[in-house]
Amino acid sequence: MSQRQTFSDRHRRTRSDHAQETASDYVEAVDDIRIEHGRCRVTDLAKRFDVSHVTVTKVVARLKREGLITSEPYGPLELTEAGRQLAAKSRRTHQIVYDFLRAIGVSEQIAAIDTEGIEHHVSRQTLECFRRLTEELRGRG
Amino acid sequence: MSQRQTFSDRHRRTRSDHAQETASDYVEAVDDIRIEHGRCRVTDLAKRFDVSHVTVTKVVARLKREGLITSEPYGPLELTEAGRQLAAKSRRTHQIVYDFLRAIGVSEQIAAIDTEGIEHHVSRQTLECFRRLTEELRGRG
DNA sequence: GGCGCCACGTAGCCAAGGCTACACTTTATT
DNA sequence: AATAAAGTGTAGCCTTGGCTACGTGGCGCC
Repeated sequence: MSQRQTFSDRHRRTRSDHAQETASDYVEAVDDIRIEHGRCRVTDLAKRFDVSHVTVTKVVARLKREGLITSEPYGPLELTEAGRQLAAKSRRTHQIVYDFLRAIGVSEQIAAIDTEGIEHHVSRQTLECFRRLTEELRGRG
Repeated sequence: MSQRQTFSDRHRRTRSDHAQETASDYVEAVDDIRIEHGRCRVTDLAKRFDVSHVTVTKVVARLKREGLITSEPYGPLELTEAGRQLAAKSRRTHQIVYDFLRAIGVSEQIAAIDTEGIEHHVSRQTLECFRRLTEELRGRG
């Protein structure tokens, strides 16, 4: 195996899948907003992500095609079973990363920001290391 | 400050700037390849990132517009001063993140992959926490 | 010199995720 | 009920970063 091929492998995994990240962010937000407000509308997502409602409509259209979200015209957004599962998984990952950053001394605000960026890029193994270390550091006080 | 606005701030910073990530990856790669091979050509980048040479040409064209890279037709790619600085900064960040992941127990291969994904999303503060903890963990053996 | 191969450039296509402008539906207010 | 306001949809445009297909430049090897 050449060194060059190794590089390719790494980059292939990191550069792609932005669509998947967006999907995770969206279903997690839909879930959040439904818990907070009882229902989630396009505008709620537009406010949360600070984009136009048109952008939300487009992304939601894709997520409908992919079977994560359902909705009727002018109606609130609902998660499918697959959507709920993805949301739950995203939430768990998010929490582990956030708790970890806080445990190693990152401030609340910065941890919130960095978690958003990092959460989509940690493998299962790294996530497990994060969790273990979080407990360890908490144990030490 | 409303909770909603806080969410917007976070997401604005995390979702955008993929172009900036690409820029960092490219200048770092150009620097690497120049060190390894003496010069960097379009094809070298295409191999490293496992994309077509056309994609590289397009991205490089953008980076030229942005003043990070220069080259003459059919000639090798050169970094501008700004390009070299960005490459150096990217390399430092990359190293800190990689060393950190290794220090907390992530395997070489997984650390290499996750570093690629994480490095563009860690703030200065988090990076400093990473570095401190890396030293601490190494000190403990 | 000519041939072939590799590198590079260009044209033209695609999806994702941004936007504005405008039309329509739903809901709230008077 | 009528009107205003808020929410949603649609059309059409942009940039980034993917691609294939095809034409051109540069260089080594007969």
